[in-house]
Amino acid sequence: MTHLFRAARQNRIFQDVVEQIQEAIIDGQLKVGDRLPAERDLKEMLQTSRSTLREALRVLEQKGLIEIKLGMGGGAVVKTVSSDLVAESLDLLIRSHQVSLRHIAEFRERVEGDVVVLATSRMKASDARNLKTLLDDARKCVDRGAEAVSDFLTADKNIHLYFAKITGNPIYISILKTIHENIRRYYDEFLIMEEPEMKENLQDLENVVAAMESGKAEAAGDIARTHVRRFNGYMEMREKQHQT
Amino acid sequence: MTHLFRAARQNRIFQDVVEQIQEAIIDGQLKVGDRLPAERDLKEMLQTSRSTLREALRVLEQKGLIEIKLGMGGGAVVKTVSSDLVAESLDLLIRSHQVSLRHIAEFRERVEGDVVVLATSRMKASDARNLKTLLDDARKCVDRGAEAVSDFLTADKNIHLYFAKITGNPIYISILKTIHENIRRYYDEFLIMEEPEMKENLQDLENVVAAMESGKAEAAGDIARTHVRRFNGYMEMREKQHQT
DNA sequence: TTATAATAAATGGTCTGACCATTCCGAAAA
DNA sequence: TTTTCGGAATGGTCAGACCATTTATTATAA
Repeated sequence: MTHLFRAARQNRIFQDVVEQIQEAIIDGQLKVGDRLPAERDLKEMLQTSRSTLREALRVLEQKGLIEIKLGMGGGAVVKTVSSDLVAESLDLLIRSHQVSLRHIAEFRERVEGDVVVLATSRMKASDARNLKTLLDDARKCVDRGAEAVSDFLTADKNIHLYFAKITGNPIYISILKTIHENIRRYYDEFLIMEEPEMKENLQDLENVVAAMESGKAEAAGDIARTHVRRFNGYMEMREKQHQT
Repeated sequence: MTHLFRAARQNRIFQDVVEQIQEAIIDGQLKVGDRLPAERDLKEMLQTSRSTLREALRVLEQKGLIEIKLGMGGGAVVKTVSSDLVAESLDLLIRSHQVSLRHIAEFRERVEGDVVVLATSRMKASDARNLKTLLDDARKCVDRGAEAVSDFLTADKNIHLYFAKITGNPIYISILKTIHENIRRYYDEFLIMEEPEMKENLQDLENVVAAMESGKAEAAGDIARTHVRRFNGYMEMREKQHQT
């Protein structure tokens, strides 16, 4: 640990500290779960002041690279980088009106189609079984009627995320996770969904899985795209009603 | 339930400051270009210390919400929220998840296809003209032969990014930007490209643009996908040669 | 002996006040 | 008029102190 860091330089010292620690994490010199030295020790290694070091730690924390805990035995611990930061920054874009719901919808429609096409060629028997289970969960929600809309949406999300998981491509996994995290909070405001819509959506998902099982990748993708487009339609309808 | 509440860490004052300023920006009370009071004044308003305030400013700066300039007449200025942060966090994800080149390639192939399909339906006459210019740039590189490979790659990238721009969807713009930023660093190591390959790629791009101009969206998308797949092929070939 | 309470120690969070570095602007000098 | 220089505003850094939280240890009581 002693030789991990060199003395800080540059105009903005805290930035240099950020870079050093970030590189150490990305290069694997610091692994997930590793604990950084206490601030009072770290500032000595870096030959800087505690406040400067703390500004650097704030940046690293915001980047999602470390997590800081209080009290004895606490300190900065290297975190697993997750898609949370992507989700948060996307959320910022949305809320500052740089990205509209329509942009997300348009993107999602195509990505979900691509994911399903890819997943079809990589689906294993165990995946088919797991999808059956997830479909059952969704069906139970539909049976419970309109009061279970929220649970149905969660089930729907889980199915979509499972498609991404089947692809085995972490990019698709984190992007789909990000999308679903961000659209979820608009459901209450913009989404109309009663029993007929739930049934319609469930049918879509069953059709997608059926097509995937019989290896019809493009067909499955088309159904998935239609499914998402219909879903987006519910939101847009509500949006228009809102404007009148 | 997960989305209803956030962690209640009231004990961190700087976080409260971050939230206050962030809300002011998102709500429009602080507009782009507005300058925040000097740290020594702001700390009085917020009834906090300068170091705590500065930690909050570091977070806001990292979030891309403000920009801080030095010297007299400097200070924190509210910035336009851009997709840069999404790109940066995606970049972090890619680099720390150790996403393989193949994952990126697979994702890119489909995204570029989607982008071209979308762009076809939204292309204006001015876009067609600009694409011609960009194609000309690429053609000049090809004429200069193998020594201009690096410039050709830049021209190629500019064309792809322009496709994203035509879609008008900031998500596609930032994602494509991120991908191209990230694959560029593999070029030197893995890419084989001589004059024949450059010509082949240029021909691809010309075919894509031609199909776009005649409104054949799906055809254009297919060509784009093939183009990217061929490109990835060059890299994989080299990767295999490396392993032997 | 065991359970509980008090205590100590480690660590992050906050505060104060000082000084340094950069930038801009205006006044003085050429 | 142009150049130079100095002062003022502002962010960047520093040192040292104290507070708050958490954990481990020890003392005390059941």
